[in-house]
Amino acid sequence: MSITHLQSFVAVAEEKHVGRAARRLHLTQPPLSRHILALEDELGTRLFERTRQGMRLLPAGEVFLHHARRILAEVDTAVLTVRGLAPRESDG
Amino acid sequence: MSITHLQSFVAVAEEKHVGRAARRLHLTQPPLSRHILALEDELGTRLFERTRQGMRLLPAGEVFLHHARRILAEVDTAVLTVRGLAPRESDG
DNA sequence: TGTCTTTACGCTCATCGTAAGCATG
DNA sequence: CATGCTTACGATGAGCGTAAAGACA
Repeated sequence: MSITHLQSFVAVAEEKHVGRAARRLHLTQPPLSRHILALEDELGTRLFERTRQGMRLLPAGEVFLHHARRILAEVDTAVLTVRGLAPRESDG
Repeated sequence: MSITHLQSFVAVAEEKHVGRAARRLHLTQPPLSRHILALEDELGTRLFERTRQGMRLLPAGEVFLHHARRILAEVDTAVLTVRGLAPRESDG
């Protein structure tokens, strides 16, 4: 599992469509699809239902979405916080 | 930034020593050292002070340690939670 | 010289993108 | 056919480990 996988998952969950999510992430469909499959494999359960129009979250996916968003938000916070403490290069 | 980097950072912070942390992570020193350097580079600030005995956390590192532990804990929780919802293979 | 961390470097494995395959209406 | 996800496959890039190189007392 990687942060990239989580970002991919959230994008697909929001777009409900691998192709659109891929464009949003500046990626092509296949790697993004593989991210989702790898995640499902690692978690031991399906996160999406594959429909005619695209991808719809299953209950396990909904649960995981909350966690994923929270993790990504904390990663953001961590980076911004520490960057806020960083001495700028121009300060020496 | 990756989850692996966070795990490496926490291990080094706890062991205060790249060599020991590397053994704990079943890794050799160089890649682990590179993880820390990459993290410092990405965050734009030093996280450790290099001392004669090893590595000591700087203030920015202490702050980041809290965040890192929290993120890793949430990742764990996310995985366990969703795995708990997973239909087991033996259940069909 | 001894103890650590870091850099160099070759190799392996992971991951990307193009192209082809599969499923559905 | 049209649309959308997945698998195949060659090529690039990230990451490991061994070995060598700083840094410091």
